[in-house]
Amino acid sequence: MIEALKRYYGYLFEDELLEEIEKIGVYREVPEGFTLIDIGDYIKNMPLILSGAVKVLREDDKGDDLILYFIEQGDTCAMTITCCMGDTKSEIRAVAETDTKLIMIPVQKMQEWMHKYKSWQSFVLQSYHERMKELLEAIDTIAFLKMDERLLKYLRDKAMVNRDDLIHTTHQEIAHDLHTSRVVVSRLLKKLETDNKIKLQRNNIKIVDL
Amino acid sequence: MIEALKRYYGYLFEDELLEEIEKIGVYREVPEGFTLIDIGDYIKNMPLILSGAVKVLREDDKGDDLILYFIEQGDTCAMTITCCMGDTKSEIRAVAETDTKLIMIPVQKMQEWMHKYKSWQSFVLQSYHERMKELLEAIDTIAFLKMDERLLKYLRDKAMVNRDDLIHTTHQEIAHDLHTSRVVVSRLLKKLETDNKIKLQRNNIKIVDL
DNA sequence: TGTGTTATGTAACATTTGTTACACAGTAAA
DNA sequence: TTTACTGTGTAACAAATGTTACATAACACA
Repeated sequence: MIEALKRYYGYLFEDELLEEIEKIGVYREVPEGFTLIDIGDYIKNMPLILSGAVKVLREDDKGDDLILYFIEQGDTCAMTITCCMGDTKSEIRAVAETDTKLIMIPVQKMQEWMHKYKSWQSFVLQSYHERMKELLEAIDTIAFLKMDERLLKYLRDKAMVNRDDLIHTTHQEIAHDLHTSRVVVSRLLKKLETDNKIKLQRNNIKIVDL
Repeated sequence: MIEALKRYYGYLFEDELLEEIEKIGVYREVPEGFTLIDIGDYIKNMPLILSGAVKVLREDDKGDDLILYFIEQGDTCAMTITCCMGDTKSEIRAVAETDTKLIMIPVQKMQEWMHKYKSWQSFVLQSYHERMKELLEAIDTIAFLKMDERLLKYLRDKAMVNRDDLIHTTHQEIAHDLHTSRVVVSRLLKKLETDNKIKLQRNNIKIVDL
């Protein structure tokens, strides 16, 4: 038994299902920055995250990104469920935020288990629920917050999933994720530093006021 | 058999389920402007829309609204499923856009049918999928479009669900739905009129270029 | 050590959106 | 008709965000 599987999913699934997952699922490790799912991909597998974190992005018609949310261990990507069910293309991009370990479950099994295991059905529905809430939170963030607040929230979320208040990134990277320009990010970061919320160094941002 | 039930859901559900829906569901008519679900409500029923349209709104911390999308006949509100499952409060507000006819299904039945009828399970999952896509489209609109484009899209969507290119509303109403100010709406509407996309009269907006 | 590359800081300006204030038009009811 | 109310138009200004341009700092490595 993969130890992490037991740890993060053991309380959700009965032993029989855990064994099936281990037997049938494909274990995989991907490095930071790896694109797990891209927009337009047909999804044949559903990922269960064992460790690490993944950021989920939406793309505009010019090919520029916007972050929706991060997912972590114990999570799955409800979007993939959606796509598997409907046999449609992915609407989102999923990129490893850190080095990430996961188990891939083939679609057919996913469907089969919906009927076979009540705990799996609950998990899938629960995942939908969680993701729906995440999407609503993303909407709140985009629609109701100003850019400086969005930036701070982004940094805090990033610190959270990385379990490190020293964030390794560039202003350009942040600008991509927030769908704005590098200059705007630099300007607001400077303001946050002046307000003693963060400390800036090249390639690094330290969150002071977490 | 309620005629509309057969018409909009007949191709989805087997006869046995349709009969159960008719026997157990509560038929209801609500007038335009009626709040079907409010934020914080505990949901005990899931609505199936037979005719009319409903607008789904999100609220900011000051109590101001933002429209997410419209739903129509043949649709249900996936948010309610979410809430029923998790026994949590509603995250959204649902207001009748026009006079609306619907059937309310009690939560218990909803759960029961998930196991009993495959077509119901598919419908619920399909609804999740649809709503997820609507939420993503809402995000695209809010994040990627400028206010004038959002306004035009809003007017077109409204004309669509009302099946009428003459929209009966006020600038203030629109401002609420788009989470901006009346002055901004008036300004942009004037611009759209100048560009021959719409015609303005008091309490009415005629869409020219649909 | 010098050189090219990437990252950051910042000014100056443009555009978009939000706010305040007020005039006036259309409607309903006294 | 007068009056009060609601809805619309618009100016003037404020704030937020986006863009262009350029200087300099930090680093990578030949």
